Amino acid sequence: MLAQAILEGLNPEQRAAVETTEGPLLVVAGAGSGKTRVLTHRVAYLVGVCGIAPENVLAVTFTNKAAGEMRERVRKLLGPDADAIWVATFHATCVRILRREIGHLGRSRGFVIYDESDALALVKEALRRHGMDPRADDARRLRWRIDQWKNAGLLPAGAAERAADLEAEQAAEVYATYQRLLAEANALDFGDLLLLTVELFDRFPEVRRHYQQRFAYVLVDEYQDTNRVQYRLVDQLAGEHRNLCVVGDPDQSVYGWRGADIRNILDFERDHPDARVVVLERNYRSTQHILAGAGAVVENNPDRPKKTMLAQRGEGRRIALQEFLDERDEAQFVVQRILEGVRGEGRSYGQYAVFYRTNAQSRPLEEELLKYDVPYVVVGGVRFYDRAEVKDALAYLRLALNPADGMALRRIANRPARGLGKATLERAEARAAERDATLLDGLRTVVADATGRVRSGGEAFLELLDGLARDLPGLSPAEALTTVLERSGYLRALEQEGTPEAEARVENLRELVAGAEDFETANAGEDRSPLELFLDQVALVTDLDSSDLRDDRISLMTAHSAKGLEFPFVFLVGMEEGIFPHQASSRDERAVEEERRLCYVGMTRAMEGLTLCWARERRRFGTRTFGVPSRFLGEIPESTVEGMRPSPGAARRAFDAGAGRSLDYDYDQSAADRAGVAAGMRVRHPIFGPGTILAVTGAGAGQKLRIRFDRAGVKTVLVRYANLELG
DNA sequence: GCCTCGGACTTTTTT
DNA sequence: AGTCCGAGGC
Repeated sequence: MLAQAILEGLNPEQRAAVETTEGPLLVVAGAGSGKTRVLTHRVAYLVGVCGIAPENVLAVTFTNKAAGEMRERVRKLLGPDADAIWVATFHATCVRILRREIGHLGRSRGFVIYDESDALALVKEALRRHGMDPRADDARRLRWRIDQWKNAGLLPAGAAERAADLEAEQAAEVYATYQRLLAEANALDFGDLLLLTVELFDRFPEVRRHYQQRFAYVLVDEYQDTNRVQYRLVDQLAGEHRNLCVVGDPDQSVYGWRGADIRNILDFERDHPDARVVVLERNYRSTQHILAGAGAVVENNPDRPKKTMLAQRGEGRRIALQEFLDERDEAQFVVQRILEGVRGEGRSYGQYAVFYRTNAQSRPLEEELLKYDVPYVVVGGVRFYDRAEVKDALAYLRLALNPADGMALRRIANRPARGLGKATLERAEARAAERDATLLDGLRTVVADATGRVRSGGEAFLELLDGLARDLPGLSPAEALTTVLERSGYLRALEQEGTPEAEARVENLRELVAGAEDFETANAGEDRSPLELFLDQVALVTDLDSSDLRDDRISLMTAHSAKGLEFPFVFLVGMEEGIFPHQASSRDERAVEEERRLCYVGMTRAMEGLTLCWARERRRFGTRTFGVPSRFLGEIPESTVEGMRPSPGAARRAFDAGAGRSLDYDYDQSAADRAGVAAGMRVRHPIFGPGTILAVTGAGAGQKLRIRFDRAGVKTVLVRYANLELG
């Protein structure tokens, strides 16, 4: 009965993927092939038909949204039984394990999770401790490097071991300091959540065995996006029962920059010689032209395991390619088209989505949408929880639960202003360092020794903190927030400001409290308090997860954010060399391949209508730059495209012949066109040698190029004098 | 300690 | 064109 309900409506391959419960299984699930369906039905089948206890099943996803959706759908199939199944992101899974087990590693269970800005600030601090200049630029680069190390599974010792030169050795030393500072603050960054869990399982086999036995069935979604640490974690968790089902699509691997290793999925059969493989090639989402066009693009990647998606829907309309003068022109067209569809064809706004390569590209679209009063939502971008006032409020909560959290203390010591400025904090810092104590303890001694404003303001502040530490732990998240905002005088200070900005902040804080009220506290079997759970969730959640893609709004998002979603009508804007593929990727062939997969991901989100747009001119960094059509446009077969299209290899020929000519456009040639240069192109300078054009600015005699030279770094040169050779 | 100004830098993509 | 950060003045 239940078995029938669960297997009904699955095609033979999907059914095989659901019914093959024992042993390692790789499900190669092409775009739109019903991957989520397979995952949810498989979980339901395990519990509802095979009789596996819900707590013995672990399903790991990448986004909270995917986890939430999966839980929801499993619940529909299974009912309340579903609640005992662990369905969570990698990070949430690790937090849950670490909150229980981190004591084995000599760390406290009350750790906080540092976000990116906390982590960056801590890297700066680490640089300072090494007597190095904590320039924002260097700090960011090092932060990135540390993250890569963590993704690769390397602790400081491992990083030092592999250091090839003095510079890398130094970096590894700062990494070690960074880790020490994190430990002192009783904090973990994102990478630590995974890395420390793997370390825990490595060093404590009995702990590992406990979880291995518990999770008799492990499922992993988006396996093509796993990095080294995640690979090891999965390996550890599924190590005993080996009932491991991974689902993914090599063609949709788009997180290599974040340490994801596409080989994890490509080598699955090698790693598990007894693995069964199921390939889902039937696409239920897109019409034929769209699918064929997208497929042709991704086929340009070499070494790609052959996979051909079969459209199950009709031919549909062709892919539209559109050229524009600039980004405003482009935005106008997109909005007009959507308005026509809504007013003329009776469609809803929610049927439309616009994708772009970088978040900054949402701007002109938003302006145009606002002009016509069209409802829209920007997915991703600035997170709600990243707003200053929200972070301040949360910092109070964090500090109340974890007095060692130096970053939280630094954040709120003087917010609202109470006379505890930079100098006082520096003194506190010094005291803390010399007595090996927390920043808060350092501050206590400074305040005790002080007179005047620091003394009075400091004492009031310390009393406030002690009171919060005493009273908050028992409260609900919403009560705790309200208490903080009142007792600290934070809300009062904002209200007294009376500016529109301050009002907006007050509004955001209200929203935060309202969100906390809605926070689900159904946490049976959890050993975290509701407040702790709330803070964990806030640290791990993204806007992408909470944004409701409602039917009455257009969705704007990056191509990355679009992964896993589908829309009847999709616009991909900014299809220009240097933007998509992004200039940072255009030098490295592997990176271009990833961009190509990203393009494939974007295109395959479309069900019925797909329009790709490029603009000849675009404002970037506040100046106008000129562009040529993306190479990906030239890779879409003629037969799947309607109307105007740039000829294949337009970028190349524009380069050779002077841009514009070969494209046969009636367009007033700009200086950049005459020079035949555009962002993304390769040039040779008589002195600096070969390089890549980053941007073209200005016009006429004053026209300049910003070029990243392979050997000489980034320089700005005047076209008139530079004597550049192309190629 | 606080504020204002100027300059550098930004835009990859995110759990 | 914005934003962020540091220096310098009050």
